[in-house]
Amino acid sequence: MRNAAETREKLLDTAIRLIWQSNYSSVGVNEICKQAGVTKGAFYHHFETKADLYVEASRHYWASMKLDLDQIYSPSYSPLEQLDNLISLIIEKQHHESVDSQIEVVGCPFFTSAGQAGACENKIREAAVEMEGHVQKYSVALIRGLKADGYLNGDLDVEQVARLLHHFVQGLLMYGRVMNSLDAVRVDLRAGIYRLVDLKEEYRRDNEPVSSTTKVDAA
Amino acid sequence: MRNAAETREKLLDTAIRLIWQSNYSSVGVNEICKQAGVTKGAFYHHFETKADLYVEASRHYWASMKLDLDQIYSPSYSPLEQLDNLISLIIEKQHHESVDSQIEVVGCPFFTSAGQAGACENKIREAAVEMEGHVQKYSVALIRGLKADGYLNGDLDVEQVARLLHHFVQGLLMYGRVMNSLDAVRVDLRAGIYRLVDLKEEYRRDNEPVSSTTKVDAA
DNA sequence: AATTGAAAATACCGATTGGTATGATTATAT
DNA sequence: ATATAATCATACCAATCGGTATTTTCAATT
Repeated sequence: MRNAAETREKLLDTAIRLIWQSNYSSVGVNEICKQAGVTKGAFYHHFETKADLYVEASRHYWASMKLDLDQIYSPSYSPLEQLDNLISLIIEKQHHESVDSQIEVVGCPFFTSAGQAGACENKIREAAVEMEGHVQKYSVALIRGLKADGYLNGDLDVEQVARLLHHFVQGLLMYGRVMNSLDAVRVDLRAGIYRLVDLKEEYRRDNEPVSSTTKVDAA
Repeated sequence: MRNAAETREKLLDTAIRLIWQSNYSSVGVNEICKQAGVTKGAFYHHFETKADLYVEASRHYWASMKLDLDQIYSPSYSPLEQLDNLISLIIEKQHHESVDSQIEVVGCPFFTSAGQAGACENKIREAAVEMEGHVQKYSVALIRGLKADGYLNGDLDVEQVARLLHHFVQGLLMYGRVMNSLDAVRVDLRAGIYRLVDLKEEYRRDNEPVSSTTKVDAA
């Protein structure tokens, strides 16, 4: 093919996919190359080390996630709609990323990998810090909007609540992955967010009914 | 030494320590043996596979954690004191487990490892599910107590809030590890828990002042 | 004191790890 | 068309991976 950009992107995409499925340390360079249909020579032409690939992959992933976030946080939505959009996106993303796998929930591998990085693997940690910085901005804007439009009880430290949301979602997704149940995520996601931001009661919605694997028709 | 029980425990302890420092997939049997001062023959005499060691190590760790939890949840404490004890324990555990390492926060490796387990490593996932079941009981009891004694606003699904707490704490610890900052955990831990359980305002406490690494004396 | 089985040590296995060195191939600029 | 540099392929490296087979050592039972 001899298309450098294409080869590079194929490596990034494949790496992301494989790391989603397991984790940074257990997916090898050899397998990434094999699955990407690329030889090791090409790999080490584009990336100095495996860790460098990981860092670039995290940025590559963020770039695509940014598109989604800019959509759901569009000013054409009210803050409340934005919140709903966020909840939908989280669920939908998990559903989408887990295709062709027996894993229902994948979580965010860039945080979980960083959360297990040894002391020496600083590049992996820093990649997560970088992404966290991006995400935080979006969350702050959302909560600021909710607050300004009077959707929230009490007063709050906007930056802090944004962090709390992030912690909760990360933990929930990890739980969902451990339980291998997207429904487990659905059941707790909305409730947790509502309590953390302290959304006024009248604006709270129930969950969409969970999708039992075998659809039970109303008799 | 020729003391089977001692050898076994040394392997378990060492495995836990090493897995705390990095993660399941990147710590090898060889290194566990070396650090434990035991040969591979001994290892595979006591454990069939590396995964089996992991499962037993998680139970071993839970046994010690159960002692702590039974302490802090002693009926001699009011539910509010129990909550404070829990917060202290979480911080203190992180501080304790991270000695002699440049890692300030270690999180709970049994959840984070399970949160990255590939589809085939079911034993690792199930170990986390098992531990989660234990923890959940304690959290439910705590929240039930808080509710019964009128510390909480509104009504709530006790089991659900217990889960929400767990998600939040796991996510927060992961965040703390990524940021390599125990203070980051301190700052958000109490606030998040308060919001999730919706503790009445009059019972809320501020954080203890964060310990800046270089103590700044008041001029 | 002899026997026996558990505990542990040693050496080894094929497979895989991240990474490198060197050649071949190809696109592009001149 | 030819030079040149980017792109990729092949073969290889020492080290480590999880695991096994075999032998040695020790402690308890008889």
